[in-house]
This record gives sequence, structure tokens and C-alpha cells, in this order.
Amino acid sequence: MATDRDSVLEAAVGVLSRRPTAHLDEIARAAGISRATLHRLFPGRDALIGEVGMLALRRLASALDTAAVEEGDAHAALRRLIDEIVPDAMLCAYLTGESQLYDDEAVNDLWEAQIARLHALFLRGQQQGVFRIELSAAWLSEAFFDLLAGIGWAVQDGRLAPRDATFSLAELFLGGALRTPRPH
Amino acid sequence: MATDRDSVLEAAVGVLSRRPTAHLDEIARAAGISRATLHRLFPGRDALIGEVGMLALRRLASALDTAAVEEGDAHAALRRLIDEIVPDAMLCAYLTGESQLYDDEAVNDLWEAQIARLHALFLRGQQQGVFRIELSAAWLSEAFFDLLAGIGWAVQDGRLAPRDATFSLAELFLGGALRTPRPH
DNA sequence: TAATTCTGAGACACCGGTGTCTCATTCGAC
DNA sequence: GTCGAATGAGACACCGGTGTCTCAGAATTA
Repeated sequence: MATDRDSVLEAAVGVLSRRPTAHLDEIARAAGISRATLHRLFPGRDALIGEVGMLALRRLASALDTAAVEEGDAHAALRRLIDEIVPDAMLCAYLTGESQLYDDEAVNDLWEAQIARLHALFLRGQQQGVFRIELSAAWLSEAFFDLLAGIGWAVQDGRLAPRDATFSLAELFLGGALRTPRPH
Repeated sequence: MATDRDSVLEAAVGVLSRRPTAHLDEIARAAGISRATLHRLFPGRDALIGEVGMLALRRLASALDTAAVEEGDAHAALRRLIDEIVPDAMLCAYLTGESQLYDDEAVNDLWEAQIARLHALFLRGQQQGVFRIELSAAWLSEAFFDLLAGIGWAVQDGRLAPRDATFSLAELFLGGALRTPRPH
């Protein structure tokens, strides 16, 4: 049973990612609590969805912090980021897929801040000569997130083994992003 | 004003892709018709969404046909496919993103048939030695679609110039998928 | 011009999800 | 063991979207 807020939010993601229009009853059941308690924790559907977005963004920000993406070689930094973020790939997938989150101002601000950090990482990598300059840093950022979301889906749906997730993402993306491919 | 069904469906994608829960009023307005006429063309919301999915799948199947993905060198076939499908990237993005479509049996069957063709293309490419075998054909198929959807979003939101779309998709994906990267 | 068909605007009831409340029960603290 | 807080189950009304219908006006055709 999930009593604390974050546990409920994780359960909510599990349901909402598959069916964004799922009823609150279903979400409450997935979290192992009643609809009344769910409503006590989050006053309304919008609040719940917004909190889910904020949770995902906190995880993303945390991964960016832990990976120290602002420091050192951009290639190594990106590999550190992949290691950190892949476990939360599904959360990021929900983040990109749920367009309703774009209405939430707090979510939007934090989202753009994190995207900016990712964008800066690719820009720095291009200046360092490790990332290709034919592809814009904006597109690299977006593509990275698209593949990260894809990893999340593939793992959740059982199409990809969890232990292959990091490798599959890193190899495919870096192969296309690095200026000198596959210098393992 | 969009009188024929396909025009309405295209307008519907434009709205539904951004807000999957958009009201029928909004969709009708986007198509330039009244809600009454919309309901005459498609009896209900589910029917409309299902038809949108079928339209997207028809386009995808058509692109796979025109590109003749079953014939010749897998690398060249994939490049032909990219050229054909990029204009309908947004349609494919909606196809992958709208989980509600998975409930529609007709959509599901056609979807899996096209995915199978894509999967076979990558498998053939791996056997031909042009695609990497460290990455599963299933993951290559999924990743290709993820990036295709990303292209659709980036172009629609103005983050990527339409004329860069094909290049950006091909270069990034092929860089990661090809066994010998960038033999232009 | 006249007739037919199609469309748009509006009104209306139905329905399902949500928000809110109550109350019995259970869990935890002291 | 007792008290207080929290939870679950249920009931209820509200609300918005949808499905349906009607009718007037416009477009097309004869």
C-alpha cells in the first residue's frame, strides 16, 4: 500500500502512461488506496497530474545533477547521464507524452530549465568537437529524449530487456550523435 | 472548408495530437465544419479517432509500398522509406502516442502488419551486414518510429526546419544503426 | 425559377466522472 | 486499554461532453 505521496505518484504514472484518461478510481486502486484518500493527497485530477509531472522533473533534475552534465568531457557526461536517467525512462516518457502538462506553469518552467541544461550539454559537446555539428543541438536534445522515452516504453511493455536498456540507448544515440562514431 | 472525410481527419490530427482530449466542437471548428456535420461523417468520438488511426496507417503502408522496403539493399530501402514517410511524420507521431488506438482491433491488426514489415527490413539489413547486430531489430524498429515521431513534433512546433527533417532523421538514426557509419 | 439535398446553429436530455460529504472502522500513539 | 487521527466505503449532487433532434438557410441540380 502506498501511503506517501511519491509512491502514489509512481503508481499513477503506471496507469496514466498507458491510459491518460484513466479514472481516478483506477489510479486509486493501482496505488492501493481509496479514492477518498487519493483526493485528500491531491485535490483534484489536475493537481495529481501536475504533481506527477513535477516528480518526473525532480528525477530528471536529480539525474542531471548526479551526472554532473555541466562538467568535463561532453561524451563522458552524456554517458553518465544515460546511466542515471534510464531507470526513470518511463517517467520521462510520460513527461514528453502528456501534453496536458504543458498547461501547468510550474511544470513548464522546470521543464524548460532542464531542457536548457541538456541543450547546453550538446552545444558544449559540439564546441569540444565530440558531437556532430551537422545536427543542431536542439534536435540532438529532442532526439535524445525521444529515444529515452522509447526505451521506457520498450522496457515497460517487455519488448526490451531492462539490462539492455542503457546499452541500446547509448549505442544507438551516440552512434548518430558522435562525430567519431563508436570510439568505445 | 473540408468536406471530404480525409480532410476532416487531417484537421482532427492537428488538434488531437496537441490535445487528445479536445472537444468535438474544437475539432469541428478546426475542420471548418459544424459539429452536426462532423457527427454525420463520423458517428461518435471513438469512430473519429479510429478513422484517424486508419488514415495514418494507410499513409504508412503506402510509404512502405512506394519505398519498396522489401527489395534491394536494406540501407537504400530505409533511405527511400525516410523520404516517403517524413511528410507524414506527424500522423505517425499521433499513431504511436495515442494509446487509445490500441483498443481498436482493426487499427491494431494493420499496425502490427506494418511494424512487421519494418522489423523485417531491419532483420534483412542485419543479415546483409549493413545494420548493427548488437542492437535488436525490434529496438531498431521502435527507435526509428520514436525518432520519426520526434521529427514530426519538432517540425510542427517550429523547432526544426521542414527542409532539415529528412536529413536530421536519416543522419542521426543511420549513424547509430549502420554497421559502418556514414558511408555516404 | 423550383425542388432537392446538404449544412449550420441551437436546444435538449442523457451519461459518466468528479468533487464533496458522512460515518463506521482501523491503525497508531500514549 | 483508551483516545485521536486517518482511512475506506458509500452516497449524492454537480458539471461538462456527447448524442440526438429540429428547423432555417444555403448550395446544387433540374
